[in-house]
Amino acid sequence: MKPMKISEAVVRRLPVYLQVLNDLHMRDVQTVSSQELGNRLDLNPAQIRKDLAYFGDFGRKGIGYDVTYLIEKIKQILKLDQPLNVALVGAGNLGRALCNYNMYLKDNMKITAVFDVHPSMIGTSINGLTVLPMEKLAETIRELRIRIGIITVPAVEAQNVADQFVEAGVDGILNFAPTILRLQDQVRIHYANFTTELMSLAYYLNEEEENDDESDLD
Amino acid sequence: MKPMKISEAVVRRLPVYLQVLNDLHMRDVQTVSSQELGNRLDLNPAQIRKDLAYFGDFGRKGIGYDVTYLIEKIKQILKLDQPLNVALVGAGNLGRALCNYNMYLKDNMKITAVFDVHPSMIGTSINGLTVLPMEKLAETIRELRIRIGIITVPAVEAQNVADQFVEAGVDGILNFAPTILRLQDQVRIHYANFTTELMSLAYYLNEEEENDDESDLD
DNA sequence: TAGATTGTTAATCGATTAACAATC
DNA sequence: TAGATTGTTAATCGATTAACAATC
Repeated sequence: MKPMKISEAVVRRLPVYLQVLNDLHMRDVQTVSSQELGNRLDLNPAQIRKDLAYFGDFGRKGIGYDVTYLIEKIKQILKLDQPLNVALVGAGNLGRALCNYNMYLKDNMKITAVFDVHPSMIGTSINGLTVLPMEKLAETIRELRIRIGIITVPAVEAQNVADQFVEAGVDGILNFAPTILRLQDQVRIHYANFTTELMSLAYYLNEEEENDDESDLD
Repeated sequence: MKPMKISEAVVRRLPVYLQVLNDLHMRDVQTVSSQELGNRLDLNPAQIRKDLAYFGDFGRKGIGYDVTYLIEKIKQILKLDQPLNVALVGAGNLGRALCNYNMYLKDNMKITAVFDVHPSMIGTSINGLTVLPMEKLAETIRELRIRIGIITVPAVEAQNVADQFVEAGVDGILNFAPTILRLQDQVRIHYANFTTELMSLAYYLNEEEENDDESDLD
């Protein structure tokens, strides 16, 4: 393995490639070219070839990429060929939705523990998992070798939960709360914020509206 | 207004700035420097100044940025100073979670209509909204001047829902389903995919694991 | 004033795209 | 073979960062 530093942009595209490849696989497509992948994803074929070439020679000149093989390879790169246990704190609406999403996570990723602070929540069952009290967090994370923590609590509690996750030895956090977390650098944080996403989408819409403004008909 | 093209990276950072600024505002902080914002967000201060300067001279030399004023300005840029109506299709777990999230959306963005295909869902109430049948989609979107559609249906139905949204005149889509949509270019699509996010996070975790393996230096 | 900090230009860095030899 | 398509190098494009005059 070359010790090359892969840019974040490349890493973020890999799961998207996987998504399309899984779709092609379902349709019994055997082989796909970078051209075809580029069409589907609105990406430059050269970029796709380059992204993949960082990790190995997965294609065949004159032929393209074998769909099944490439799926396997990308899964290896993302280490989805081994189980990845995930914990979630915050069994509210969003938390429960993500737990039930588990079906999609056939890729060895699995939410294996759910926690909440509210006594009324504790002991209830979500998609086969029993909601545990926060006191059990550290212990459970160690026992189940959980490596990623998902935060679906209100903004004010997010930092506190993140600290507890780090303390318990998690090394990645996916934060759905609208808060910027302050943590040691060695813990990787990804943000998944609905509001942020909508806001940037709104920016583009409203550019269009400026065109409409003049023709005020009623 | 200069007709300058703003890069997507810049636009995506604006809501994040807003998030920090709102937090500072809550804490009664009057003024903030690009330095301070950079600290909080792990961004280069020059980048923040440059981002903001695309849209106007919001700061004061020697002083910094007035928090309240900058919040107002960024909201204007994102056009959050006017109401933005949003529709959601798919009143499952995730859809309901997002509807209830509405509290966070004090920024003039609001889910104002919810739809579902399942007869058992139709007529039920979510956060004050009555779930409507798909037949009502086009009509409702026009009447309420809805500009953004959120998709929270299973993967296989996503393309169909997207087509209906576009047909009804929506000009932006936020897709939570794990599917790449094919639409006309004039409609802007953002993806918010839980699984994709987890996968890219997983990539980085596992790099760390490889580092732990070898404790030898030369 | 003196120190701080912006807005902006110039320098650097990195990512995307084009082009093409290798080869299936 | 002839056409197709990769992997990769070189060219281009764009984004980030450094530096500093302007000025509060």
